[in-house]
Amino acid sequence: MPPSSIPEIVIGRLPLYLRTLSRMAAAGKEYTSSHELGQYLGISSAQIRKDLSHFGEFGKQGTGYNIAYLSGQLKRILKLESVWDVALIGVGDLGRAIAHYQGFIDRGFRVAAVYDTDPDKIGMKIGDLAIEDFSKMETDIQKRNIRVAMLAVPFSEAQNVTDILLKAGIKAILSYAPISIKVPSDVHVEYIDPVLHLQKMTFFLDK
Amino acid sequence: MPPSSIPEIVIGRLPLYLRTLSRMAAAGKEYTSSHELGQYLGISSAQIRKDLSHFGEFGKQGTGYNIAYLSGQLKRILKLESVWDVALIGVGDLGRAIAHYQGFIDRGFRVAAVYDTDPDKIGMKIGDLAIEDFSKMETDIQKRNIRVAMLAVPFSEAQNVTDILLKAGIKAILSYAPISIKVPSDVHVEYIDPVLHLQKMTFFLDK
DNA sequence: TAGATTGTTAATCGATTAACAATC
DNA sequence: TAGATTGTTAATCGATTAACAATC
Repeated sequence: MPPSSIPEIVIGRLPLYLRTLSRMAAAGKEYTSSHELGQYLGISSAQIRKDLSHFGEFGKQGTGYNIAYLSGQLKRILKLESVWDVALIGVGDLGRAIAHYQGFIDRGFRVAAVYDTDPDKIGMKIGDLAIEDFSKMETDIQKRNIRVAMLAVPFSEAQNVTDILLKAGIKAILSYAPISIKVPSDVHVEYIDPVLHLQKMTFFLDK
Repeated sequence: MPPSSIPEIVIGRLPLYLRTLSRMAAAGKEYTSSHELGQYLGISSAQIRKDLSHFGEFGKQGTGYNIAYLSGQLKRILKLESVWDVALIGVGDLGRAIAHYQGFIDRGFRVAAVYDTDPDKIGMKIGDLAIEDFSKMETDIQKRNIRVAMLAVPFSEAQNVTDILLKAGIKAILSYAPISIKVPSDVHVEYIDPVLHLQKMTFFLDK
């Protein structure tokens, strides 16, 4: 079954299931059901069962899902069994926060290289990584075979930096720049723009 | 036409249209079309016209949309004609980055108050705001009639803090904590969890 | 005028849900 | 066994798209 036959919206929910299962495991639970998971996430139990059914049969009638087992299967499906090296570009306030964030490693990612153009920043330490010269990024990423990048540069630089990331062989970009970037169809892009979320909510508020 | 009759997925795209129109205006463009907007965003022109048609008629046959006019209308629809005060809770690395972010004000938001529980941080300045004592948050938010909050606390605190925000009258929460929070149905919540985006993309990558 | 583009309708497409036999 | 819950089918629901008359 080729990945492309599975709706992208389903793929998007798997990490949410995994996150919830991890919380349950941390709370000492051993089993859960599609109903309980759905309650927790505000999703129907039928949807959860249907989503999972794209990948196999992971539960047991009567008892539901073994949390450890289902977590393991989701990690396998999402290719999270080993840790992905991620390149971070841009060390402003946001880049610094991302570099310091402790929540990546347990969930399959590691900031493995940090780049900036500012000569004052190059060489500075951030955690135990040295900030590296942006001009070395392309060859460096290529050499280290890094495939995932996070973009925390000003929006005016986003497309330029992206073009270099593409030449370096990056195949997945999480961009914090509030602009659409152009990439070939085999490269995946996700966006984070907090203002879009805020503006969506104000629609529903009384002025 | 009550807001509730408009699909939420449509509301979610309006801020994206607005952002794109702002970029076009900044580039000196005066008119655009549903086709051009769609090209830029990777959305069909029909979808854009349909989305807008929920709210009125903003274009002209033959010439398309006046960018300034449509931007103004979208701002009105999204209630962005004046600036919303936002409370920020949690001044770790992420909270600090959010407090320093310069991209809010032009798009309708202003970090108006910052709270933390750490006695060492209370009183410290962050930009031109003093970090305030979390214990004063509830009455303070109530008094100032703040309705929007951003949550940048550890996930273990997220629900506790949320419960206090609800008592203070907060109606919209943008949470950076990687956990589902429980709120009454008249309160809106949006989430930002970068790891969910990364995990979605690795599904499509070769290991 | 001729060309371009809107707003809207109807058709299509895809996602969600309800229901239930199977079975732990 | 009786109760619970799965995986799956078919029905429903909702969103997207194609097409086009209207008109700038």
